[in-house]
Amino acid sequence: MAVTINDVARAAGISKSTVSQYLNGRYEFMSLETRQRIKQVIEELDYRPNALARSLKQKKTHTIAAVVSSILNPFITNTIRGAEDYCKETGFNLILCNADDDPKQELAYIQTLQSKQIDGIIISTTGRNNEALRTMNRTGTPVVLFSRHVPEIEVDAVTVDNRAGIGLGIRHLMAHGHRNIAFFVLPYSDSPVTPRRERAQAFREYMQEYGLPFHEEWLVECTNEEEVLAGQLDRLLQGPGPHPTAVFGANDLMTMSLVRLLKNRRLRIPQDMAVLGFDDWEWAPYLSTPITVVAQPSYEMGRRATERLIQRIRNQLLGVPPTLEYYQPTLIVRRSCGESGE
Amino acid sequence: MAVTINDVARAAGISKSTVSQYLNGRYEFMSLETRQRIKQVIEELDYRPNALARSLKQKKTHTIAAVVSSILNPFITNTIRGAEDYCKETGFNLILCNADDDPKQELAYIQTLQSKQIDGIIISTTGRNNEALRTMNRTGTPVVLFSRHVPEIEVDAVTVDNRAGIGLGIRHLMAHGHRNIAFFVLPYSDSPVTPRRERAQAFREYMQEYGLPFHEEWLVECTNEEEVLAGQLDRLLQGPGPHPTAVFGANDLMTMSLVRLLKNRRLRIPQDMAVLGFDDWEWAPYLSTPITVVAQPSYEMGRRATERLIQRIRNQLLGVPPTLEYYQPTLIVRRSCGESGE
DNA sequence: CTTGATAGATAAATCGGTTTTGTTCACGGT
DNA sequence: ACCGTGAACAAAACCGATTTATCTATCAAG
Repeated sequence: MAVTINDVARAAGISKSTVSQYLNGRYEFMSLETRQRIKQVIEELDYRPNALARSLKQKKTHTIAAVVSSILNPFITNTIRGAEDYCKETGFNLILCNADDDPKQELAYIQTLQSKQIDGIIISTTGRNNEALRTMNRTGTPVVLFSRHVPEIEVDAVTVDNRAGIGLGIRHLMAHGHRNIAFFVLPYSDSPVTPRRERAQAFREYMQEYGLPFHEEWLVECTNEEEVLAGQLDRLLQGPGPHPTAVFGANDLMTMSLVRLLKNRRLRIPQDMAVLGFDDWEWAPYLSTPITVVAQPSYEMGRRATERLIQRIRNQLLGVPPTLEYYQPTLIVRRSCGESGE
Repeated sequence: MAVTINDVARAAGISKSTVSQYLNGRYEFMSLETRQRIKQVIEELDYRPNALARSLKQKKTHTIAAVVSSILNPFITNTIRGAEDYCKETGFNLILCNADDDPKQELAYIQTLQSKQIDGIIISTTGRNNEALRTMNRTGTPVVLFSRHVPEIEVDAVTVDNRAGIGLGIRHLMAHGHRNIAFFVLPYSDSPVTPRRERAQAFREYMQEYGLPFHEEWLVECTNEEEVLAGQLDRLLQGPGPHPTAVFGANDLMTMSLVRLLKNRRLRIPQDMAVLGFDDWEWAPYLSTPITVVAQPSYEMGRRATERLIQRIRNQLLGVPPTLEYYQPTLIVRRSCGESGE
């Protein structure tokens, strides 16, 4: 059906070896005449080389994949933009796979990608497929983790400095007179992945370091469903003794849910409750009260992860051991923590 | 390096043809004994078939692609979810390509996808690569358009009923006492793609049909940059004569920009200006005034486009001519058009 | 005892390229 | 006249699978 290299060779009255040389730009092996002849025939027949056949022989596909935890997550999509741009510049193809934070889906993708012989992957992993990732990396398909780091896998990783981010956030709240701060984080106790744990731990440490009141019950580990969150909030606000005047969400999803809950409860931000988020997201500025956040340089991180991956693929990092790279978060001051952010 | 079918055959003391039969589940051609032997060897060696080789011979990759105009667009990401789910159910692989509304990028993707021999694509096209899409479809790689339809290409398409959506919106505004309505739409005059044009045209027609005041200057065709939009709004609000009391955004991007602008101008929604949007987006409910919108059934549309594509791939639609399928939009009433939506 | 199925495999061709190795021929030097 | 050399191309092997044709026992039927 489709036109192949043989068709081209036949039409040009030449062997397919020569056509192949032409395709790969090795013009020194042919006369100017044949070169032009081939060019012409290719155009006439609208010939397009079959990448499968080529990759099969060459053992490289010039394609990498980004396996992401969720395409609905603004941090992730920005990260992808960085990856795309870097790929464009280096001539690699990028394919996107959305694992939806489901380890099974993730594993399925890892496997089909491998069988499709992609050259490498960047991944924000669930942390549940470490063995597969480790093997993949060891057997010659480089892996770079981004956003989430898993200590057990010895591969390159690009993350944000979570501790620093928490410190940044707490100092900002302190500067606005807040001392009673509650921290909301999605369940991490059974999660093999670092960010949540690191952020929670950093919160614990910084609160003590800065001499702020820390109660273990104010470090709330729960899902972000409305009812669950509502229950937790009620617990924090009822009874005697001091109540939190600020809530700090450990990631965008959690912060968004907190905002929604406060809105439903008719609690004003920041007068009744200050809100600080980790991760920036597109519409944080458009809410009734624009939300102040600790932001990650997501675009750069995606770019950098891809850069490292492609360096590995090109064997430019042969002696270099796997490295964990930290990016510094920044504070984006809007209005959810008090007035001076006007 | 990697283990191949030959390694398996050798280790099992058997020919590779038989191993291949095993891989394809044609067990009737071998004894139970060899079958178990092969199974064992495959596990021991951790053998994974090379999909490139397989696809090269079989001339199908069991992979389809979704080429999208922007992964930042909530409508699109929802659409992708639908596509993913349908693929999962039917055992197809889905790869995502983000063309970022750039015809060049789009064409680049179309071409590499073709050279990678994917089985088909669904696409929300820029409308600038019709020739490529037409050829692709004609030469055996089915194409299904979604969200945007291009009349010149004779392929299946799944879109929303734009006319109906505009009607829905205008009637809702009328019900809230609005008669002076301005419509904001991104530039479409030189765009080969239908939705913007259809929506603008429908607005024009419905306004007249319902006996509402229609001025061509109130159908604003402009980009959604802050300054541009501000200029247009000023134009509408100054001078004598009636001013619009409601703005209708032709898509999510435009509506979002309108909301931002009104917010910056300290115009209250809906008291000073009612807002109605086309396309729903995740955070429309969380704004200071939750925005009322005409929503498309995005998930279903993505699913349906994929279903049609896979039917074409499987040749189950041989006699059936390319069809344009319309989905009905729905009105999601929130608070931006007046009180009763409480 | 021959013939014909049949089960259980295998060898060889094939997919569409790339790469290695050969071949042919012209030409320059001696 | 002979050799060596390089330019220009071709033949063949190869990549890792699938598929088709072929082979070899074994056993039943005639």
